[in-house]
Amino acid sequence: MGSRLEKNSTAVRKRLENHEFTGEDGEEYAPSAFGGFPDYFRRKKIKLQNVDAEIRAAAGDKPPIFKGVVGHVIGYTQPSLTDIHKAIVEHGGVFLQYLDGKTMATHIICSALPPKKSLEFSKYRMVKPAWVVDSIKAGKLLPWADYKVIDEGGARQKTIRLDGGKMSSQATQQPPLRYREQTQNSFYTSQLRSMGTSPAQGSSSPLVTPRLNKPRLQAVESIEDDPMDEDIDDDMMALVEEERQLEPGRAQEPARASSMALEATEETEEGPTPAAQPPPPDPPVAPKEGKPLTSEEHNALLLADPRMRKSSTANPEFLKQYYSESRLHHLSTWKAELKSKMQRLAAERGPAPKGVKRKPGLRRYIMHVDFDSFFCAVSLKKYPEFVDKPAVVAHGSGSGSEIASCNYPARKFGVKNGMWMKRAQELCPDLKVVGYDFPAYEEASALFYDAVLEVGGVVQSVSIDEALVDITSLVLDAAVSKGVGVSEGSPWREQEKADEIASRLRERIKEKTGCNVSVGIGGNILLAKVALRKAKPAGQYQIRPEEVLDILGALKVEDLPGVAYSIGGKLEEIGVKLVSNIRQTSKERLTSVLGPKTGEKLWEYARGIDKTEVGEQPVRKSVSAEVNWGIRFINQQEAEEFVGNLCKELERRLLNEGVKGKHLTVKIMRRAADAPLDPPKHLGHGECDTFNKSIVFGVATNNGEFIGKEAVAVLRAFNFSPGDLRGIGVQVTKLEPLKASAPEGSQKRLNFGSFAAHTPAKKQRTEPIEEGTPEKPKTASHHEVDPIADDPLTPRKPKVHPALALAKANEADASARTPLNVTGTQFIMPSNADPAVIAELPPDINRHFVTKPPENNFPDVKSRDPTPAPVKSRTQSPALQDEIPADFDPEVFLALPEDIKAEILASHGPSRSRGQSVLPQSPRKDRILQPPKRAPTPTKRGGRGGKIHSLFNRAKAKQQDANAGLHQTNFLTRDTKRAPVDQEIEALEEIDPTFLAELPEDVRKEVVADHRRRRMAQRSGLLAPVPSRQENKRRSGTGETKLKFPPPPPKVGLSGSGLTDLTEVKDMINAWHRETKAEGPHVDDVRVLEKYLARVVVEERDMEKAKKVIRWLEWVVDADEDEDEGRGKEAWSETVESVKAAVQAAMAERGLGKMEF
DNA sequence: ATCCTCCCCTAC
DNA sequence: TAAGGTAGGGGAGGAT
Ligand SMILES: Nc1ccn([C@H]2C[C@H](O)[C@@H](COP(=O)(O)OP(=O)(O)OP(=O)(O)O)O2)c(=O)n1
Ligand SMILES: [Mg+2]
Repeated sequence: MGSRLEKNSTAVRKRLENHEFTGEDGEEYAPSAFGGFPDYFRRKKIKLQNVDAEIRAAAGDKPPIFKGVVGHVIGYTQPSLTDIHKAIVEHGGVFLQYLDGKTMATHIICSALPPKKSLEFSKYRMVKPAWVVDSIKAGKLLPWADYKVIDEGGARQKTIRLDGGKMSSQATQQPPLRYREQTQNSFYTSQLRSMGTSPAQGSSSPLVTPRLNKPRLQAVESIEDDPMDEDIDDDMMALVEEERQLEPGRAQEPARASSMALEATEETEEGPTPAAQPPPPDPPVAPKEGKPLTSEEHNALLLADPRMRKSSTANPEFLKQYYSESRLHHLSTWKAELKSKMQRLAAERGPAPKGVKRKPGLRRYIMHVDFDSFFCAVSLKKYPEFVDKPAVVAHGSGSGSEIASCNYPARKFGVKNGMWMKRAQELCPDLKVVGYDFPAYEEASALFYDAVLEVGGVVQSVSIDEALVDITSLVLDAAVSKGVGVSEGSPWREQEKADEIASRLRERIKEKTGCNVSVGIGGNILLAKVALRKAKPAGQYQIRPEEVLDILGALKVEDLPGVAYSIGGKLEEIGVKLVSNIRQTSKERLTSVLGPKTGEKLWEYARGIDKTEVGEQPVRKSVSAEVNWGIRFINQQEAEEFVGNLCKELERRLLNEGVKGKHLTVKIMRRAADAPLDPPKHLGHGECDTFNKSIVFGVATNNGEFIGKEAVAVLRAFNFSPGDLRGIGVQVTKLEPLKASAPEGSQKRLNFGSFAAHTPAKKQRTEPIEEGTPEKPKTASHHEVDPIADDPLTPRKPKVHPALALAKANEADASARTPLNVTGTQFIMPSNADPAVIAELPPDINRHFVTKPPENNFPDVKSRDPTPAPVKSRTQSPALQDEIPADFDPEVFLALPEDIKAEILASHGPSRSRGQSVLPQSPRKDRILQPPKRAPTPTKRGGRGGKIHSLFNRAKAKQQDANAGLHQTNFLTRDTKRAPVDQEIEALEEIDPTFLAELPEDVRKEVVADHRRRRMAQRSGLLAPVPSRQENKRRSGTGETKLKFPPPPPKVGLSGSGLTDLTEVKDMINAWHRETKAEGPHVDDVRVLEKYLARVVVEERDMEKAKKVIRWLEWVVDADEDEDEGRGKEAWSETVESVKAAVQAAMAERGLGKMEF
């Protein structure tokens, strides 16, 4: 395994080397690039050493002033971290980029500190940057005390380590108390107080949570657990060893206790109180030496800087502020709004005509319209002087600032959207940076859509700056009006018309907005998009049928929509880099590597096929809110409070969408074990492990408070150190329309507003049954007044309590949310009567109810392990069942609140945390297989790096693929390759009645019978293990059947299908002809061949192949001169003509000219 | 087989 | 300094 792993790693590495990252600094998201932990650690170490060695070497003979000093910088400093680093190393010191728990720093350099009592940083040598500067200036090491950042208590600690020793002494559950005390007086706490937020009154709780004690070690530990030791190199082992030494005992006891205490508190309060008591941060037990700097302490230090505080979760206005500045948030919300708007417009317009109208199933004309460098173009309107210079839109010019949009001059340097400033500036030092102007983007977009809608086609919004327009009917109408029948097809005229429409639209938008848009035109969405690429910037391009294959073939696979890093990697592994390579790959291979859907989609894309219709927009299935930036907590309370706020936001969104849901998923990003406390990106999440956990409510809800409590419980169950949290998200699924617009018995209530879109008012009361919302009546009615009220995204609007939200009303006419309701088909009538009743209960009670376990209602408790495996969790009762501690009465146990259950479970039995179980499925991710050693969970995914696994087993997996293939019956059967016969079958299903009617009676019967028979065979074939056999079997079928034409198992396996395919078809023809040359071919067989060739032309788009087959057929027939058998020969000749005609028809269907034979 | 859950992946 | 959100498609694998 080792060698294979190595091999793969190498391959991945290689790929990465060539891969052009679009952004970041390569440190972060790049980890996926590493070939595994061993490699990862090795690289990290080497890298640091190299850097310092270089600095030292370049330093010349500077005095070793800092000899013996091990420095570390926290927060924003002047001079910068980089400069200080350099300065220290140059002068004989050692610099730590980050504290990783095993290294000690002698001095911590920072500009500011939190108020005295908050944390005992005084124990460290906290010095100002000036100490470094001045020491160098002085040519000697100045007393650090003169630069002490805080002047409180003496500094006795000589070293600082993260975690470490403290844990071992943790056994005593004393620390908690102390911790609490500190927390209470912390700067943050006082801040909260001053803001009126009730802080830690729970501090009285004697039980303190050690929740934050065992952070990073866990991850390390899990690594250690991995049975991959053999592959671990020495560095790795050494590291693990080291960590192990530090490994403290698990502090489960305290954890559980605290949790219970918290729970109790929670129940008593029930008020709008933010969250339960904050388990005070745990102060290090302060082992004599080497007091660890916990991540909470680190955060506190970091937040000492007021500016930091302002932009992180320490700011109570954080959510509102963050969302107002987040481009991605804006993008997402805009998109959702546009989707609603379009749906509404579509509904208003004509609900029916579409289906009928679009009969000419072939030839479509789709436009993809998109602004050129949207944000940048709009923002630059204020800076005309930069338009011709490389410019980007970003929040700042720091290294971690992300570029939302760059103009074309900047792109010439290789700058791309999404790239981090650091990289961009390396590529283009003269980059101009301009700020965002969200309102202006909205305005431009509004004008854009006005113009797009004016066109009159079917519109589908893709994003704020991008839309699809199906102008088929416009184009066809125009062509027809010019006197040519549609069916006749006058592609040329149509194409001209399409170009004209696009041209006019571009002009119009430019006029209205002053910005350029480009337009791509093609016969389907895929082609329109591909055309758009060629059109940019400020242009338009129409892909004509005859150039489709050439254009597509030359593209890299990543240029296809839906293919990016991961899928691109999988394809590269099978030697596919260009779209043309996909064409040379059998569909089986694609599906076995990528999955049935993805495989088929790409197979089609490669041939320019995309059947997706413009305008099809599915109903919303989830609502969520998450933040993965600026998350820096210094205690559990903050974290819980934040979760609460997030849930309020979620409530707002649910109301706005007019839905409620019964499934909640909490997503947590936690700093990875080996990740630095300060990631490369300012307040970014850095390298993280992510954990999801979901729970099911007994009944759908949209109550933020209720959801908040559940979410907090989940958070607690994870038992993460708050200081290590880097991202939090909450998502609700299993949605139901809020306004249960009369499920079944609606009729009776018609007297009321009747329709869904009526006034909300307190309808709830009236229809208790429908409103199975556990929210409090008061709240509910309130919300009902104007759900649309507050627009979470709109920057300017202060995010207030939902109550005040209504102020906002401007936004949308109630219709805004209508669409969703309307679309939300389902009228859920609680099948289980209870829910309705439950819904009436106050949240708290309801919660209990839900928590209890009528069955599957109780929230799941899965992470009983103090260190849940990252990402991957399983859920539900089953797991729970098995896991109920033996010494607990199941009933009692189940009745407990889920978080407590989690705690209990956590304290029982060997934690089953399997090591890093993140299993990358992507070949581009590290394929470290960290096989969960004893993965307690029998199931799970193989627990290994997906790729390796697949790659390795690929060969033998083939076997299994056979089975897999069978599963995907539907899919496979329609494969052109494997079975033209099947295609035929499929085709028959939609057999044209007219065609049937025209057949002679006997023939018709035969056709129908055969059709039926084949379907049967097809079906039964599914059960057969080996797909390939199906055809044979079928063919040899009953006498009634004529020859089955089982041509081209096209691209079979590895061989470049093409040839194999053709050869087989030829053989088939030979046999067919040989056996029936006397009486002539059976009409059915002829049809089969015709359909097959039609598909070759229309779908596979291999004109050469079609031509060759026909030529071959013709040759075979003509060559048959032996004895003039009249009838047979004549029939065969007719067959040739018939087949040719069929192919020509197919050509025409594609808008191509006649084929020359 | 099919459905369901829990992710991963992609797009803007 | 900086604002790394969010929804849907779909794959893997367990439950039914
Ligand atoms: N990683 C990204 C990608 C896009 N966007 C925003 C800014 C873009 O202006 C807008 C539209 O995205 P496009 O992909 O259409 O990119 P542009 O319009 O900037 O450039 P172009 O369409 O010319 O390629 O979305 C973003 O914030 N972050
Ligand atoms: Mg654009």
